[in-house]
Amino acid sequence: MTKTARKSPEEKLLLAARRLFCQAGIHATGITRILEEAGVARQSLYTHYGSKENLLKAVLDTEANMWFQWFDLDLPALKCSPSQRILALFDLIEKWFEKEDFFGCIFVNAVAEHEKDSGWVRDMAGTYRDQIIDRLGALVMESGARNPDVVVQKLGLIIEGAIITAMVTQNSKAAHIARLAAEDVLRCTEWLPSKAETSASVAAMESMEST
Amino acid sequence: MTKTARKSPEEKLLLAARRLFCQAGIHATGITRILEEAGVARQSLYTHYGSKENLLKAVLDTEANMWFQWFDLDLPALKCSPSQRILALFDLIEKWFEKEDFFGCIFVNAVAEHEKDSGWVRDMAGTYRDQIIDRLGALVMESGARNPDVVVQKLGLIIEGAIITAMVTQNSKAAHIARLAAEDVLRCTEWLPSKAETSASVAAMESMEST
DNA sequence: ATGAAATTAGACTGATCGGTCTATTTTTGA
DNA sequence: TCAAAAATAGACCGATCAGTCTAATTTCAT
Repeated sequence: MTKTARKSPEEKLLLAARRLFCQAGIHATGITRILEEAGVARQSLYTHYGSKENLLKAVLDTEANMWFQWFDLDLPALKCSPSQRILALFDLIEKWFEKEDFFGCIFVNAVAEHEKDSGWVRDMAGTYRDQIIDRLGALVMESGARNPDVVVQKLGLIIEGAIITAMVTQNSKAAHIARLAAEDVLRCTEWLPSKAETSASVAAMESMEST
Repeated sequence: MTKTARKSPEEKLLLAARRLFCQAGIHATGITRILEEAGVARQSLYTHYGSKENLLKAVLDTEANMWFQWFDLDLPALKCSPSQRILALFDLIEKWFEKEDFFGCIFVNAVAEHEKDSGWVRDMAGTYRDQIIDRLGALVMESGARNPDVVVQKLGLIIEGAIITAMVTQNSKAAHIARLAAEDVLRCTEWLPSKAETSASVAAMESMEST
């Protein structure tokens, strides 16, 4: 096996902050508690991140990168139709919900806790959200939906609903329900004739509901 | 016109707290700011509510009552089929989103900002959520769906997705998208033969998409 | 009109917060 | 091996927080 390289204070802080910010809230989590959780000295936080605010920004970056990896690496690696790739996203989300340290989405937490009219939190969350929706949009375009914009908005709404439902109920089955709802949306979607993919192929999905 | 009865300090505090808790976050909103916004003396908050925590509880109560009024008064007053009542809920939600002081759902804010494993916030939000879902479930049962539980979970997820999407994007059209997604779900739902309502009636809904 | 009750203004407290500073110990690379 | 860099422990600071207290003022029922 590879050498179990000890985690750097930088990484330990990032992991502790991500968990505590989600589990207990951002404002409710004091610097001191993050330091205890990370097992790191007070000064290390400020040499590496400069402020609690910058630490939060770093946490938001890592969460966004999780989504980017799903869309840019994990989903393209699947050998299946675009429609099935869309549905496979919900399986990735389910794995996320199943982690023992899942306590909701840090983006939702951050927006909920901060000023909603303006501010860097809103800007940052909006920017990353747009980038994620763009990737989802590319997937929907690829699938040949006739009204891709509406489909993307429906799916995005279902994904956000799944995240909130999983956070509130602490039950990962929200991802499965979300997948079922997404299948309903796709089943009601009209498709362009050009692509080989037909509405029949979407109807066929029903038989391959996973796990 | 009726006498414009001056608002009591109690009510002014409740309204100011609700807006500020949603607009800027609960922890981020100090007592002093609520008092300024309400135009009320510091002591009045403590004679009427006893603590910031109790004020938050009162705000959560009023938000829950909004939902109860929708389900217990507004929707039953509509002369239409249960399926159409379900869809009409999304119109009520849209009116909610359109209010200029809509900044998300205080329940989501509260859960997001507090400990997610335990605590009174989680308990209170869970209890009220169950009561709201129960009412939605009664509506779905009434409509004669073959698998009402799954339908309720799909619809609940779509509703929560709409709330988050509207909060993040500050756009009330999320309610309309949610309604379209809900129509897809209902269109894919199997119905009991006993009731007069048939899948044909659900298909007919398409032509009456409002606004 | 009047007295009790409600409301107000604002100083004040103890606790906690994010952040700084210093001195000591540990780690690391040549 | 040994000096430089990184990380540690923990005291400390000013600001802000929720909540208390007192005294003056307004409201309102009789």
